[in-house]
Amino acid sequence: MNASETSADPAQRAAELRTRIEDANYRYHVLDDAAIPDVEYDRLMRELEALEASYPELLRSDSPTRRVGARPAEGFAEVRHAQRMLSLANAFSDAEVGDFVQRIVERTGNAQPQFSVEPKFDGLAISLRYEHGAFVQGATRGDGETGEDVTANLRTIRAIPLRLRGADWPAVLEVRGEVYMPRAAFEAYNAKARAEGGKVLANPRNGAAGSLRQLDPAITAARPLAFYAYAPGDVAESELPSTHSAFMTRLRDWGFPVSHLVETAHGLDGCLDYFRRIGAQRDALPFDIDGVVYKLDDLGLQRELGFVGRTPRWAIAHKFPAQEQTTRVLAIDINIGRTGAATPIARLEPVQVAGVVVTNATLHNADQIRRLDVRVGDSVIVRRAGDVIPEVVRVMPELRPSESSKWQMPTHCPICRSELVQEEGQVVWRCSGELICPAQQKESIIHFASRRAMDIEGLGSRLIEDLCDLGFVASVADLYKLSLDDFIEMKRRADERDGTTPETVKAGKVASKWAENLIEAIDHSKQATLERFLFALGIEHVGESTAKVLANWFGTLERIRHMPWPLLKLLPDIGGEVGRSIDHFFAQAGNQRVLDALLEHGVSLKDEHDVSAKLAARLGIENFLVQLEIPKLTELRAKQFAAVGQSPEQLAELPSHPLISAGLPADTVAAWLDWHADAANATLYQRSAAAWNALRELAASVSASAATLPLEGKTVVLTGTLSSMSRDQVGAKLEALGAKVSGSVSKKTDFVVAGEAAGSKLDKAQALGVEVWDEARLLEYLKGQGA
DNA sequence: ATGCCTCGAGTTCA
DNA sequence: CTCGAGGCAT
Repeated sequence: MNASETSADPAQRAAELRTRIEDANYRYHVLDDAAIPDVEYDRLMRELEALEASYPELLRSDSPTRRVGARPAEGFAEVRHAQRMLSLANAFSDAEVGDFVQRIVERTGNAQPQFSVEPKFDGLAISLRYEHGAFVQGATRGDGETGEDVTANLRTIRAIPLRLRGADWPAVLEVRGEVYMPRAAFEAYNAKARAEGGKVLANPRNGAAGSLRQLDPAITAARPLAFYAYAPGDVAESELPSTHSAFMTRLRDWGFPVSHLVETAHGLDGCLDYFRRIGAQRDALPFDIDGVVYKLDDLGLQRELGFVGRTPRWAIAHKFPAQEQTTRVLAIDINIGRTGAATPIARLEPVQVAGVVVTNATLHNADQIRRLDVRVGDSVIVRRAGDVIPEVVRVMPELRPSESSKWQMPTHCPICRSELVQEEGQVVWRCSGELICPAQQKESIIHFASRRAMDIEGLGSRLIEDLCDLGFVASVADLYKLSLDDFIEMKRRADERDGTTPETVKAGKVASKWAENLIEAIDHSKQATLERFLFALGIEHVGESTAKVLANWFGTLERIRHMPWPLLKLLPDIGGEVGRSIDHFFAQAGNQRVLDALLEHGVSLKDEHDVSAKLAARLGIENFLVQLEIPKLTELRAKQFAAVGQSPEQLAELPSHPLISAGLPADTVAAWLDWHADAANATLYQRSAAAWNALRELAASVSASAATLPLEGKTVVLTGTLSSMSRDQVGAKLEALGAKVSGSVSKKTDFVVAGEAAGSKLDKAQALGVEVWDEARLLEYLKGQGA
């Protein structure tokens, strides 16, 4: 230590050191100035620490040495934001930005509105609260209303001032901004972690988010995080200047880092020009961005324009197109799905695309490959569609190796060697092995056990694969035969096969606990709802929605499994194709045996019910099913055939046919009679008798229709993440009120419930002018309905 | 026949 | 999330 620097008074010296350290932070983070060298900075810190250690009375909570504090006892406390944290609407094209600007021009009457424009940082949004110039609390966005208190972690970020500079700040100041990890720091951190065998971070954004959620601030302190401020939070209106850009200047004066890329722009042209300039620099920037943000500069006008749902009308994020990368196709494999669909998959040389390493990309189908002319060995451009699923955009033919040949769909299933066939007029190729193909068996069992079907916890794809490969199960019914010992034996053999250390033998207790849990989960799944069970069966074309239709309209498994397709076809959303597929499934003796076995092993449906009056009306039961018994129908068929010859087409022409006058579509009647004419359907015809009789009996006791529900006839779409309930739970509640919950937005949608991080569906709703409810509105409504 | 609107199925990665 | 295709109104 240099004697000339050493002040005689320790208190004075401590203050001096703090000022120098804070200045160094300010100059480095806010002014982008070459600050003092690291060694010098470290020396100052050590000196201050030593001083504070010898004179504890000098300690202050806002000292730079106190950035790393104690860890919170458990988890993070919740923080209610004094002012809601916004999320922005997204624009992906110039036209969408044009619409946005146009709306503002119309509402404000200003032809060239001024915008404050800035890069959109790819990090984590946070809110910082200062009282009397001191940093008191910081929180994540959370759902916008309530976030997590990460004050201790934020204190460790040197770019965040612990005390404001100057003196003209408001008594209470909340500032919004983005915590991010600079690319260089991210690389350096990972290089070090790799060298030391530590955990590497996936990408700068995950790095920032993960670091802030560390319970131990010491860990956060070791992560190279930075911060940019970009908006006011809870600040008295009287304390704000008249424009956003003026506020940004003030933030910088108070000691907050504000990006130097922030500018003002005029009108649409100014915004788009800024977008292109930033786009051109994007790769050269020291941090990741995913677009730019335009904010109407006049704060008074901002207040006037207000919000639509949870997004402001006065700001929008203009996103860059999904990031693209080039890589090489190592191989094109075929994957066999649950229904036998053969999907080609490109195995790629690992490449970073928009932050994650991509090694596989779907090629969808043979047509797609032909269109793109993808060949093994090709260099291709890969992008993440909607920033999630990787896809091959195009081939770079100039980089194609000299001897390459067009890719051809294999003729046989890679798993069971059965022939691959393409149905007339369809794009997909399918493995013809059906029930004997191990790939299809596995996939259908995986589907059966999956969360949205029978929800057997712990029974995932890995485990099912082993169970199948080692011969413990071949059908879903076998799952219910498995014993504790089976699981342990299976695990032992799997370990043996893989040559892995049989940890489970060492720890026999662990293995048996694991197996017990599985048995328990399988047992638990025996109590299923009819709709989930039907969905779990994996009938082609029968997804969750169609399963629900079947369950609601027919009410019992017994009826459904014996229902002939002309009757299935009468239900909404079930046409010829789907009806035939259901019929085909139940017509196969193997499937009926599996069903019987499942029931025998104790699978039972807890919500079987009698069909509603609606069903009776739909089927016209009173009109004709009651009157027409099966022998009568046969007799009728014979008569009609005799009357009009053998052609069902001609039969369909007859408007006077009793079935037609009973309200059935003519082609249904024709199909029904035609179906009966086929001797191969005789067995099914016999079985269907049970269903007919049940329906007929029911028709006799049809009562008045149920009271109408508040949301009857309304179509609702859910999107984004809701904080208080899962989307499924919300869906169930809305359905209980009579609403139909659909997956896609259209003009017919009555309203969209948008949670946090809502994506394209919200955009579409806004584009179509569909009503949008935020979570608060939804909860209020549900409360009002007593749900 | 045509053009929505939906649903089903397949897929990626941490 | 996206694509293909079934259902249904026009």
